[in-house]
Amino acid sequence: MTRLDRSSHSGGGHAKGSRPLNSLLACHRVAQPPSAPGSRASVQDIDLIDILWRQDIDLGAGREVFDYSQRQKEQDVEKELRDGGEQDTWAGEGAEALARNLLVDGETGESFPAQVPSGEDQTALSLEECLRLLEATCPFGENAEFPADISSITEAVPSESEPPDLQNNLLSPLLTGTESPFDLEQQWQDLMSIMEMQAMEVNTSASEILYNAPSGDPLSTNYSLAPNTPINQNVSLHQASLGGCSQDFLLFSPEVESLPVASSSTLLPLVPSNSTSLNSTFGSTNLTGLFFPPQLNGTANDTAGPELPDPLGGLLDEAMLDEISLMDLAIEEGFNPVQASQLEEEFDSDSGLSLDSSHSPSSLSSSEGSSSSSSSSSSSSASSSASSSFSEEGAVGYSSDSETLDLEEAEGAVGYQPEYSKFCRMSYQDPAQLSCLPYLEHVGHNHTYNMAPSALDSADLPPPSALKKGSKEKQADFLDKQMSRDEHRARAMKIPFTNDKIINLPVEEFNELLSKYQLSEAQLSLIRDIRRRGKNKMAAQNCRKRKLDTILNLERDVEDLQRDKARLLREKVEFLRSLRQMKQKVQSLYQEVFGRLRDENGRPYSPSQYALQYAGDGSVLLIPRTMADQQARRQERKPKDRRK
DNA sequence: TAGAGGTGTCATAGT
DNA sequence: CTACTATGACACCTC
Repeated sequence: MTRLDRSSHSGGGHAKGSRPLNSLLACHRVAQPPSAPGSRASVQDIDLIDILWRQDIDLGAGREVFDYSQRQKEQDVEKELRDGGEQDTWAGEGAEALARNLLVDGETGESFPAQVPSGEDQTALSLEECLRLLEATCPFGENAEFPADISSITEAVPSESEPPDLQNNLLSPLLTGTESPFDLEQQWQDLMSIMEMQAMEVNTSASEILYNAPSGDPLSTNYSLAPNTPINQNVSLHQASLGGCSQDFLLFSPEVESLPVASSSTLLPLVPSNSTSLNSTFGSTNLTGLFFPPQLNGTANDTAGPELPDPLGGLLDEAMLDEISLMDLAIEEGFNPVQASQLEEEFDSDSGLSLDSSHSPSSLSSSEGSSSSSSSSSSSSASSSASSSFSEEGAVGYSSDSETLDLEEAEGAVGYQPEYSKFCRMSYQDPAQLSCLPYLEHVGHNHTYNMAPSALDSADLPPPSALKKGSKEKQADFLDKQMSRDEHRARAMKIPFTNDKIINLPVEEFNELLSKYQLSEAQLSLIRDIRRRGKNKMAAQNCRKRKLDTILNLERDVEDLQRDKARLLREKVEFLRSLRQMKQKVQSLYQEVFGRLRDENGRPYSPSQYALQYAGDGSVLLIPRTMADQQARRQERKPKDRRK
């Protein structure tokens, strides 16, 4: 069935006297062979799904957006982040409880100070006193060259050649071989989640931004995943869903484990890469373990069996944190690594800010899209206000809630802007507006392909007299060519009013207008067809415009969400970084305080026999290691119970 | 010449 | 029920 068939039938079928329009239309429709939508339904459905998939990918939404497990992982990451905060809070509570338990254990009623061998052994110092003591001999501040400095600590670390008993003595009693496997697993899961998030970023735009850098780029060469990760720049649904897996696999590769060490050798001594104790217990209440210097904990591996890299300490190394931040910047802002590194210098001040991304092409088109939608809404509202007499726009029901901008008011009417995005080129083309701007009328397409033969003949073929070509005739020919098919028909049928009126008049005025003229049935039928087609044409234009606006808004939403995600990830990295710095400071403090403590004979306390514990009231207690051991075990059980 | 994009139109469901 | 709108689908045009 061709369009010509429809039109010719439509034209003929309506000449049936004074039947209502709908019956005419019904006749028109029934007479047409069914378009057999069902025959293609199954194939179309499959195609539609496929198309939608591809559209989603094109819009920047990877499959992980729809992948429940992927989303679940993301939620887990966020949840763990929250839990981490709670855990830290709880650690503080636990510290207080620990301090209280020094007096009376809430569970056992045990009085711990009573177990101290002698009153002199239990040395209670206020934290202020400790700090004063330290400052007196070794003042340190925020940036002081404290023994926390890598070199000094390394020198201060008891060497591996020390007697085994001394090494064991230096171990934290709470950590020696008693590290909770649950905590370790939790840390690993947390780390996995972080890496998966990184992988998601890497598998999308970051791979193009970062890894297309020249091979000599320090970023691309230093980034721990770059040399080993099979980055798929050609993102597909399948690959997008597998990104995290590849990262997980790489996590265990020796290259990854060794890379942070190589990339930040200066920080290595502070981060015991072969220790599972320090960082994995930070979130718990094991303050004794926290206070113990890393070099002490490092010896725990003599008895702790297989060594695992410190998850957060090793992989979230300083350099790697920087690179992650840089990658986030690159992802978020579309910067190249050099630009990102420049921004990184100002990172602390604007980490919470997201730069205006309106420079990106997509954002530009997005804003244009919103403005284009607003043009229709504003014009439609204007037309509705004037609809009592004559609606210039007709019943344009579409309105957009986008911000109102007048930018496209004129452009939208023109509709053909070569520099426009592909979405915005297809713009609303209001015949009424075109009629108001006659010089723009030629813009509209003239679909005369299915014009009724009779109408075509009478309208397009000029009478022989017109062949005498004067300028007027040429102009008339030009205007003829610009006329729409229905205008040609109306002209051929000698309809005594304009198509604009036919289409845009309110129904009452329209009927009134029809009653004023003595019109044949064919004329009435054509007029009603013109009105129906004209209204449907505007409806189709609105529909298409609305569809494009929806797509643009979705694109904008995706961009916003990606920005938020990058920002949150960046903040998380910053938090982890500051957390680690705090831990290092605490470790140094512990060392200094413990090293300056003297018993009644003026001899230093043996780290194998005593440990410092931080009480909730700010005091620091020196307790025997056996007791600290019991406390730690007791405290380790509590978080497990709490988790259940 | 094939394909993409734009447009008009029809059919149909919904308001 | 009528008038109108919204939208998928299709055909055709233009580039």
